[in-house]
Amino acid sequence: MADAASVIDVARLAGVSLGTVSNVLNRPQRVAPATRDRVLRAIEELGFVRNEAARQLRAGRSRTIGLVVLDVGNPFFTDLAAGVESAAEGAGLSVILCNSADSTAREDHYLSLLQELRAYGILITPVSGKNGRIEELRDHGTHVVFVDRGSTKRQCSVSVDDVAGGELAAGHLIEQGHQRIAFVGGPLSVNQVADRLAGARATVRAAGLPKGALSLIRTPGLNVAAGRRAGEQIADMTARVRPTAVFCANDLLALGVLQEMTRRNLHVPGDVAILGYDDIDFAAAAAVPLTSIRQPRAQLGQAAAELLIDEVSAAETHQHRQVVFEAELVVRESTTPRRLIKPAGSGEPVRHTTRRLAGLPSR
Amino acid sequence: MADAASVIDVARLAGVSLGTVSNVLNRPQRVAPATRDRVLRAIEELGFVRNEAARQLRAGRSRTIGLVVLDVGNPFFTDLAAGVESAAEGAGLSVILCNSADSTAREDHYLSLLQELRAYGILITPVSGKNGRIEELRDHGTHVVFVDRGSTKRQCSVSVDDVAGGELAAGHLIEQGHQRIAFVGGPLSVNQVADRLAGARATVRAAGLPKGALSLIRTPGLNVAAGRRAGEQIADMTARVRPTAVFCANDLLALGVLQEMTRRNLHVPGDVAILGYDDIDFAAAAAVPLTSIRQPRAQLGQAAAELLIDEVSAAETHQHRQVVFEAELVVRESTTPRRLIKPAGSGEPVRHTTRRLAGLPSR
DNA sequence: CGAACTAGTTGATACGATTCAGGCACTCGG
DNA sequence: CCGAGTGCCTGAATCGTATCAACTAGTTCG
Repeated sequence: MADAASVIDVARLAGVSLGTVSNVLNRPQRVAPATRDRVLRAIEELGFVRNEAARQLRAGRSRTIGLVVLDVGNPFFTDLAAGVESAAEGAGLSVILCNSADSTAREDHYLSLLQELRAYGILITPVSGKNGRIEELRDHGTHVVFVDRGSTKRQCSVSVDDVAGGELAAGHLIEQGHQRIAFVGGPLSVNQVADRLAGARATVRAAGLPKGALSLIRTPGLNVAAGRRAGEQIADMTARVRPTAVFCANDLLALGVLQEMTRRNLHVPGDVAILGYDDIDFAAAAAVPLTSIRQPRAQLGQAAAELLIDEVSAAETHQHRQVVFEAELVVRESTTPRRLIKPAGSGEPVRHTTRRLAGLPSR
Repeated sequence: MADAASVIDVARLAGVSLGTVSNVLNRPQRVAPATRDRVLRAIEELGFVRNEAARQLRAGRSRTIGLVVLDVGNPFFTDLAAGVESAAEGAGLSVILCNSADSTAREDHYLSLLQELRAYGILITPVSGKNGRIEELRDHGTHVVFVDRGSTKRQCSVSVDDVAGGELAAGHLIEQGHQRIAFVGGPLSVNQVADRLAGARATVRAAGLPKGALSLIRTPGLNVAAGRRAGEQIADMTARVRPTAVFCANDLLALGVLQEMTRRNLHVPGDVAILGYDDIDFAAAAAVPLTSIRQPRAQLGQAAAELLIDEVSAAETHQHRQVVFEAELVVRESTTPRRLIKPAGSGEPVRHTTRRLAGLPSR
């Protein structure tokens, strides 16, 4: 196959200069219609395709946003990615999705890669609290927005109030009369986990329940397998000790716990109520539909992308913002007595919305 | 922030020519140790980062593989992506994940984008049987490998024998004594769906069952919501007419059907047995663990990436290959009577492996 | 009629890394 | 002492696009 055609080939065929070809591509209104048509025909005939690498080299910056997430296997992040993508598409940008898989090494690897690509900007859910690489990137002029994680005034971030989410969850369980609640999650070095636990603790305390009312079952990760293992621990307890409700740090854990309860013939929510976090689609699809704390996943991604675009394109007027979304309680059967007859097709659950602390950026 | 340093800046600081800097980066053994150290120190001091766009422009081809899938929300594809990535990483390539979301328009959009990027190559699960754009790309010298879809001799492909998978599924259900089986899936324009149905049909016929033994419940898509709707139809039937087993075209559909069965108090597998396809992690994690047809997702991705790399790097000796993997039946409780006591922690199901038709490429 | 404008077009230049023919200094065998 | 060989380094040329000062040919206006 012949090498791809370049603007020069197009210019030659159309009998114009290469500057004119470039104008046809980028400012068509500046070119006389007759010339423009001639150039377009030449492009068609040669099958000319712009070389993005050359554009980027010239522009000094690529038109690709890097999105670095903790776990692509978690639907929460793919939904978030969809939000990022829709905002990016509107601005003519594309998205490259990177999976740090909870590993700082992989995170660093991808950050370097994105830096070499001269990424338009980076959206990242950092693995741990502090990563020097990120500071370094910013010092070198790469724009970084934190996703699903708050930040200081020095940069933009988009997050959900996890402490409030934890309060919402614990509040619901206490309302349902539970006095022995277990929090399942870990590692606690993950901010989201720690915050949700903190919110739950505060609410239990505020409700005047005894100290031991909220126990903690640590997990090594936030996936289904870890949930199953936590479920085994719970099922092994005698009924007198066993928590009557479990609040899981995310839905994957909750699904794991649920599976183990069913396997051991423990009724959900009769013997153990289960409450998850994220409200991924699979939560509603579980055989006992999961009560969960919904995060506005797609909006989170969209808002993050918009902040980044503002930061890059309106560099001078840009003010760093910390957007905080509010979580929402979605009640389903895993925490409420089962209604036996329901109107067919009503997948829609009761929702308890809290006040919103902060909305989307106005535009 | 100052502009990023270039090789020229590094060369100046280290007191060498820019050719030497390039050699340090790409063929370090050709540079005298003392010089090399001096250059490395200069790189360090300036915080020099290679500009990938410039490298690509020079090389005429990028080092990014495009992976275009039908649905990032389906764990089947994220697992497949993980396989692609692991193979790509080994070759120093990165992966950009594109979601065509079953839309030809989006597919075309991403193909154009990847062409502008001068992608190293493209791995794609095509939306429909024929897409002229793909032919066009290949004619323009872009290497394309089909994933999860067979192809003719003219190009490489990696797929799973879906007809055999359908046979495996129907065979298992017939063995369990089922005489009224429903196939849930659609649209039939999707090759995977049509093949699985064809395999099931052939097996039902071969078993000498009456014509109506296999009914067809069409769905508009392959997601959980569509499965729920199919489940409603099934639950609405009288017990005399209702199929005693359902074979779903993928696990998302199966999860939807399962949810609806449970909501309507139909016992799985007592009233209706359910068999899915793909064996995604959520299948094992369902409250009634799903029997499913396992596809070697990660291997599929890995093999596809390896074929692509061979095609590009060994252009002259390369022979197009059509690798076909064999599916595997994974039996769980959704099709078998429940054992009440199981050894704790035994998530491992019984596996019925069929003969392998074809393995991985030898290297 | 000439100055002042406009619309349309030109072509040299820059972006940053890589490559490669060539050059320099030195060693070794004959 | 010469020619060949080797190790190390140089710097001009190149990839394809975008930009912009400069130019041409018309048009308008005083």
